Amino acid sequence: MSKRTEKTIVDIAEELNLSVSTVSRALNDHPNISAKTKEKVKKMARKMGYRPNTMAAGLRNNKSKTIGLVVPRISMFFPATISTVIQNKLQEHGYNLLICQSNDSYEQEIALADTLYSARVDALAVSTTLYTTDFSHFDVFIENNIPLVFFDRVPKDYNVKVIKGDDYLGGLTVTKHLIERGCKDIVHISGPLTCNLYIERVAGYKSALQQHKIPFKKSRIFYHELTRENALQTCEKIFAQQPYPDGIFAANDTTAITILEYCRKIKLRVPEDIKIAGYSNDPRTEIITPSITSVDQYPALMGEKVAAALLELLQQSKPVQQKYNEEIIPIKLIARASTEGPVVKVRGKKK
Amino acid sequence: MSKRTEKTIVDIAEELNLSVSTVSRALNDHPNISAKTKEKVKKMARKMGYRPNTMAAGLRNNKSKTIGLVVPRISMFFPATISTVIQNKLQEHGYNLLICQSNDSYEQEIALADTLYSARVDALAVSTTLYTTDFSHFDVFIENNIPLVFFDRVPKDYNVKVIKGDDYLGGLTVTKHLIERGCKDIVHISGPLTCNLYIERVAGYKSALQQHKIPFKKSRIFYHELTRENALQTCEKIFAQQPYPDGIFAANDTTAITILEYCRKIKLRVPEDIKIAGYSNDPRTEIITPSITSVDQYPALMGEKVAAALLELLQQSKPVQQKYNEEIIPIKLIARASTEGPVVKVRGKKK
DNA sequence: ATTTATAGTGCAAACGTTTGCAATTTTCGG
DNA sequence: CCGAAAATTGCAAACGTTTGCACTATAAAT
Repeated sequence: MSKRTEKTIVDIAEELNLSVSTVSRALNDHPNISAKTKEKVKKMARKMGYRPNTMAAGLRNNKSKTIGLVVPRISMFFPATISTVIQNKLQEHGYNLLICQSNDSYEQEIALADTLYSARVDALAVSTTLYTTDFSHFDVFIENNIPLVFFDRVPKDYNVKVIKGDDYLGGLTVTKHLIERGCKDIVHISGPLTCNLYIERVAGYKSALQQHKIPFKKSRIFYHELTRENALQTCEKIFAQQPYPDGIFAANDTTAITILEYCRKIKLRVPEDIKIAGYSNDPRTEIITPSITSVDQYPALMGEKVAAALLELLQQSKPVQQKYNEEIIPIKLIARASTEGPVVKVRGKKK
Repeated sequence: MSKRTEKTIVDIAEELNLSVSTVSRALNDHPNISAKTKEKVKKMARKMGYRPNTMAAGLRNNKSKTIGLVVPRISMFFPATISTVIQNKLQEHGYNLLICQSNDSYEQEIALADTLYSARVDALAVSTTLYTTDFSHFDVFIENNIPLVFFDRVPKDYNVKVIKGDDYLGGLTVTKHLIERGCKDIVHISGPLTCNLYIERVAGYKSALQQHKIPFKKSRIFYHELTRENALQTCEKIFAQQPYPDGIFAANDTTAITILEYCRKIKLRVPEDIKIAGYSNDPRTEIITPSITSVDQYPALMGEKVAAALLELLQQSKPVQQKYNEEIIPIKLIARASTEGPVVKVRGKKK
């Protein structure tokens, strides 16, 4: 009764008195098929409103023409930009992107790895949650030679392709910048140390202090998820007692912005009384007054590298045993009003 | 040679001396299977590292457990927020999301509709390009009873479910607000009229003028894609000659921000000399100085409605002929510093 | 013990493609 | 016009599931 409207290559074959194999090959531009037949078949396919069934083809070929992407959150500036670029690039090459968000939940990440494997994605790109330190849920991809690329938030000691920013250099550069602009007591607000980003930025921060012979104080560093709420709480702590710090290096921009607003509220002048720097070069940092110094991580470039890495792995005919292989995207300090001030000649190693 | 590591239900069946059908049913918790067998099968599946093949199941069932999403750009604030919500909601219900961006290209949109149909998505949600006025590339979804939902940028006279903001009311409200704050010569910067959003916002703008007996001047309205570059060009035109307008209603926030910066540059004071309002309540509008009046469109709510609509359509067992059916998400004026000023008693219809 | 209902399991076809190989047709040199 | 090579086309199996129907045990009723 219900008229089946879905046309298949079988229908085309019948209509033209050809075999299904010929039709299939004609549609795929197989060299063995004569130009005449190809024309005829394609025309009929168009006429009948034929749409290939990707699932059927995928089942047969064990290829889905689909790539998985797992990020903490697609609406945050940095991953959003990266995802955009990846998606456009892969779309160009005929791949679809299954974009999933872990919401920074380790359990969700595991579940997603599972679903994406079941969907038989041809490759997978991942930026992990803040708390992922065990990566075994991705083992199945490696075992089955499915291209796997990590970016931004990445594993250590896991045999995969990794594309990351230079977070150590970033932390170092920002902190040195603050020191050169006269800061002597710099607070660092970091994310949790389960994530490579923060480990490295903290390391950079410490190195900068050391290079300039500024003692590192444990009480001047805070670790928590970098949300607005947490930032406010930390502000309360920082400004509960004197002396106030004269510089704050926040490991993301939301935090930097929150601090700036807090300082405004308690009548601290930025940058005169206190200097503030963020990380990631979120568009808001440029627009706020005073504009906030931050670090450009070239998200578009990172997205392109990820896409390129995926495509390269995909076209390797022979499955090749992956080794840990990291590619580092440069960073660039974007100095803005929030850290302005006379450049100070600092003690310590010459720049 | 190459050890096949992919386990299938056939392997499980052999291992347990059961038939494939029993294994399949056991894994799917079919009522006819005894608890004992289910336990046994699931345990073995786990042990053997079995992963269901979604494509095979999809082929058999004609269901992919995948939903398509087409938006102009995933990195823009408004669609990004909506996508996030949709993705999370659908993920909860076991659906994957194929997110695609048209980049506001009509051709790309057509191509995407095609691919997503071929991927046999179980449903499709779309926010069209600025230039889509012919929607026939989506016909195939309707013909095959595949749930189809449009949101934000939506068609008219096309028999589908539509979820949209109240753009007429938005345009009206913003313009009235400007008038009440004393503006008498208001420029409107609109997107192209091929898109419902702008048609309606313009209509709202005109209504407000009319209600307050302010003559509408064609020269005070500009139409173009709302990018930063275009906004700058328009600024050049607007401020090329006196008299300057005393109010500007930009149909998006990027434009409003650009104008604000331009005014700053030419030493016009906002809001004293000129008032500015945007649209969409982009996070930047809150942060810039002066903060910019804008319109909250409740993107999270819209995302939820879209997801809910998709899920509802998906669980209708009987394919039901869709009719045009629109759901309107409210808007809310967020008045900020950029339009501050004494509230003026205006002529015309009482508020 | 015999019949009847019930619960559990198995058989085999089907979903729409692709592809190795076999079969057929065409082309063409001699 | 013959035969062989080259160019086309067709056959049938395979990909991994699900499911209608048939079948076999087991339990219950007589």
